[in-house]
Amino acid sequence: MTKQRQLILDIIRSSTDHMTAEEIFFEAKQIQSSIAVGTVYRNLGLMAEAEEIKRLSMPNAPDRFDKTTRPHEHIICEHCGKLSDLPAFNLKDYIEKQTGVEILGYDLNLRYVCDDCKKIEA
Amino acid sequence: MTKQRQLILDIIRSSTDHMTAEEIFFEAKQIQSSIAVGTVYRNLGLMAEAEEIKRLSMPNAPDRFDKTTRPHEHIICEHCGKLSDLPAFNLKDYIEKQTGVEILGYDLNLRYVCDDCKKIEA
DNA sequence: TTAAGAATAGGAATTATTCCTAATTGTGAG
DNA sequence: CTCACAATTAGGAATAATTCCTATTCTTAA
Repeated sequence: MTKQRQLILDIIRSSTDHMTAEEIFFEAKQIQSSIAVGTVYRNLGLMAEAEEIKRLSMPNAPDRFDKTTRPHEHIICEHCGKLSDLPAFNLKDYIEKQTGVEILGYDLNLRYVCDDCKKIEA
Repeated sequence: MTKQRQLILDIIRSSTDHMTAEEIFFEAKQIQSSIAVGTVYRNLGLMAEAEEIKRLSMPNAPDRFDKTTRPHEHIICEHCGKLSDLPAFNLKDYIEKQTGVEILGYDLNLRYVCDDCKKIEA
C-alpha cells in the first residue's frame, strides 16, 4: 500500500458517487500534483483485482469505480446517466437454483428514468 | 436499411456467439472488402439504439453484440472469458416490487468458472 | 434526370487504457 | 546508519477501441 494507492483509495472512499479513472486522477492531482495517470489506472486495476474496490462497466461510458465491494445493485438513468446504488437483492441462491451452476458473483444493472429526468420529459 | 447494415446484421444473426465489433468488421470485409470500420461501429451503435441487437459491456473486454434482444441472461467464465446465454429469469416484476421504481430493463451478468476451465484447474 | 438527403469509405482524431523505461522510494541485512 | 535490492512511480509513448470528419456514392422523389 503505497502513498499513491492510499490516496486513490481515499478519494474513492470519500466520494459519494462512482468516479471514473479520469475524475479520480484529477482529484488525486489536487493533492499530489506529481501523480501520473498510469499510476491511477494501475492501482485501480490492482485494487479491483484484489476486490478492495469494484469496477463497473456500462455501455457507452468509461469504467467507474465503486468503494462498496459488498453486494449491492446499480440503477442507471437512461436519460442523464446518473448511477445510483440499491440494496442487494441477494439473488445468488435463486440463480444457483435456477441454473445449477456455482456462481462466483454477478452484476445487475437496472435501467430507469430518474425523477429529475421524468420532470423534464413531462 | 442499407446493404452494409443488412450485412452486419446478417453476420450477427448467423453467428453462434457474441462478436466484438472488430470480429464483425473482419467477417464483413470477407464479403464486402470495401466496408469501413466506421460503418461497422456506426451501424452497430444505431442498431443497438433501435434495439435490433444488444450491446454487452463487460469489465476488461471490448463490447460484444448479441443477436437476441428478447430478455435473457449472460454468464461469463472468469478464467477464459467465455460468454454464454441463459434463459431469462424474468426479474422485472420482482425488482419493481423491491424498488418501487419502473424498470425499463436490466442487464444481469453472472460470473462462474466453466467446465473446461474447472478441469484445467483441477 | 436531377437535385436533395442520407449513408458510406477512408482515414484522421479522440478517448480510454496499457506499456515502457529511467528515476525514486521503501526495506532489510549488515 | 547505509547500502543494495526490489518494488513502485512518473512521464510519456504506444495501443486499443471508438468516434468524427469530409468527400464521394447511393437512393429517392419530383
